[in-house]
Parts: sequence; structure tokens; C-alpha cells
Amino acid sequence: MSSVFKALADPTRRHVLELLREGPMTAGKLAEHFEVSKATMSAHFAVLREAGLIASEKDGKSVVYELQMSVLEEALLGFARTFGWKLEEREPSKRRHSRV
Amino acid sequence: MSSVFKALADPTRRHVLELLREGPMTAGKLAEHFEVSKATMSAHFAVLREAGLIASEKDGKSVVYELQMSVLEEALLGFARTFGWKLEEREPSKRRHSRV
DNA sequence: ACAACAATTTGATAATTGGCTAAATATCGA
DNA sequence: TCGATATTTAGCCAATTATCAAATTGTTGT
Repeated sequence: MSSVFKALADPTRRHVLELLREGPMTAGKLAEHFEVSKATMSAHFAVLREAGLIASEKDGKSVVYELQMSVLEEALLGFARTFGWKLEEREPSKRRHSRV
Repeated sequence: MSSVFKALADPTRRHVLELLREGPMTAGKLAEHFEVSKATMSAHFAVLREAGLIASEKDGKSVVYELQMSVLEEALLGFARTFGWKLEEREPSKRRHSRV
């Protein structure tokens, strides 16, 4: 859980997660959204992957990253619960990437 | 918002917030719950205060810290919303420290 | 086999962090 | 005022982090 919060502490990494909310994306495409070098982005991806927040899958020359919603939800949920809140779906119907 | 996540990234600081959930507490009382030195705890309090997560008030020799729930809620809420969640009260009735 | 491409790893550096002890500040009671 | 108590500040160190350029790995097309 601490590794998740550590990962979330960086704005670049939070932005990566937001981009992945729309669906899986390659490392290169993700990196295009930021000013820093590819090497730096690769390091950020590693932090997110080690926290379990994203999963990687090789596809030819590219590496495709996918958001692991459940891990993010678990961490946030666990913390929110401590403070007397619970997390609820905002729009239960609107779900892209059904990926059954 | 980034300062809040930065503050939450440290387990000691998250624990401080949890302790303050029960009500305001002095720096000394808070520090008793941890193994590190008072000076180190003071630094943690400073990070939390600069993030707006706690407010300090001097009371004689002591400094009393109080959790700023609204700031925590806003940060968490803002982030959760991005990912299609919302925050809800878990137990609306159970409220200590009414402090009207 | 080779060149081009995508991504990561390596090696370096500067900045930040979390921790400590010791010193400083502020307040209270005698 | 003096001494005790509560907390913060200052100075320091070790470990970690974010960043880059360069080298490396793996894959594809010719």
C-alpha cells in the first residue's frame, strides 16, 4: 500500500494513470505527453509497475501498458475506509474496454 | 494537491492523520506513538501542515494539531473523481467531536 | 545480416528525504 | 529569575529520487 502512495506522489505518474484510464497505450505514446526523456519515463513506468498500478505486455517492438484499476481502487478504498468514507462507482454504466 | 499526495506518501504521516481522526492531539502525545525522535516528528508535522492536512494551535507549552478533514477529502475526492469514483460517508451517524 | 526503431538499462549527477543530536525558543511554575 | 517542559530549528549525514545521455536489448523489414 505504501508503494502505491509513493507512486501516486509524483504528478507525472498520476498523469500517466489518467491517460491509461482511456485504455492501454504503448510506452512511446504515453511518453509523447510529457516533456521529459524516454529514459525518465521508463523509470516512472517501473515505479508504477512495481506498485502494481500498471501491467506491461510486449507487443512487437512496443510495450503496452494497462491500468490496473483494481489495485488503485484497493489502495484508495483501504485508505478512505480508515477515514469513514467509502468509494462508489460514479457512473456504473459507462465502461469502456469491457475486455471480458 | 501534489503536496497532499506527497504528504500521504509517508506511512508515519498517514499514521499521524489516523491518530488525529479521533480528535486534536498535542505534538508530544502524537510523538509518543512513534519510535523516532521528537525533532523528526516535528518535521513530519511541518510537511502535513504545509499540505494543509493539519492545523496547529498553540496551547500553553504545547502545540495542538487538528486534522483538516475537508482538505483530505477534497484531495482524495478530486483524484477519485478522475477515475470514475465518488466518496461517500460510511457511517453518517458516528461523529465524535461535534465541536459546534 | 543489417539498419531502423522501441524501450530499457547503465552510469552519472543534483536535489530531496528522513533521520539524528544539539541548540534555540517559548511557556509555565516556584 | 531560574529551572523544567514542549516544540522547533539548525546542521549534518546516508539513502533515495529524478533526471539525462549513452549504451544495450529486442524486434521488424529489407
